[in-house]
Amino acid sequence: MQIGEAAEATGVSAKMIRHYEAIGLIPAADRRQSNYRDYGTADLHRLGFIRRARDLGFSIDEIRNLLHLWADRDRSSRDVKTLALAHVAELDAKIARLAEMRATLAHLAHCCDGDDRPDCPIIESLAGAAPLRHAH
Amino acid sequence: MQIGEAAEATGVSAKMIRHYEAIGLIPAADRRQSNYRDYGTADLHRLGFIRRARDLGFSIDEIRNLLHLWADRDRSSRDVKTLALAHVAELDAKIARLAEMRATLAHLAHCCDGDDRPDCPIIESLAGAAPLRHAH
DNA sequence: TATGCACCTTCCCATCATTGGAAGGTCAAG
DNA sequence: CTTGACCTTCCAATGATGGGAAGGTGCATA
Repeated sequence: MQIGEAAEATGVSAKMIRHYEAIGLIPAADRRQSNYRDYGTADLHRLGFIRRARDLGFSIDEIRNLLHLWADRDRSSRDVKTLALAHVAELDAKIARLAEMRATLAHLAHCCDGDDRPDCPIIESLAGAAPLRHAH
Repeated sequence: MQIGEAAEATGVSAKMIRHYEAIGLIPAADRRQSNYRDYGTADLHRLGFIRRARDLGFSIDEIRNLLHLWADRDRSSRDVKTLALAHVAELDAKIARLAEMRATLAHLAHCCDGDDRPDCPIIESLAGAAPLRHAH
């Protein structure tokens, strides 16, 4: 199976497959005589694993760890859970930051008439006329 | 006021102030004889505006628009509100994506015993044994 | 067989906002 | 006059991905 088919099958673009190989996330693919990369079912499995991990927002380094844990039949589920919960915490932190921005901005927008007149609490707040505040 | 003091006063790093100048977000600063950049209160104001906008997650291009709107005394508050609400929508989209990742992963972690045994639904899910699913 | 087309290869560059660092100039205090 | 803190410009890296150029490969069809 050449790289385009592998990309199609796994949802990882050919570009990214080559990239993952370049950074050592996946082993160098076998090559045909033509120098084309050649993928087997084990490779597809690994790429699918990576795609699903990326869909969950894991970074490349976290995925590297997950791949090691996957390959290690003797790992404890505790190790995996620890990694997963750490990532949940990262996600929570990101969500909290975005939610705070969202709340502040929505509050400002709510206070803005949004009509033809120039007076606008959003701009005023950005201009520093008053501290950024939002309802808690 | 030289760049370090301006950075200190506005919470925008000296690196970023130079960068904002390079990309035309702010006008080129005045120079002293020493070729050091020299900032006045209007500049500090603008940098503070930019920092607050960035704290709300606005992109550089959005900030460029906001600066124009700020400078335009005849703008309608509608224009500002439109921009702000568009950004609220972007934030909501990001939050929704992260929240879905979070829910899926938290569900998997919840189903994982996290003990010494190797059996782990998190890894199994990533490995594609079962479709990623989470409680709605 | 030749030609065309779809695919592959490597390599370089761009994104976005930010940081780091090197090499060198300026300024004030000791 | 030296030291150290500041400034200058320029180049490079981050993380994950995409775009594209220049050239090789494989297969079907005129």
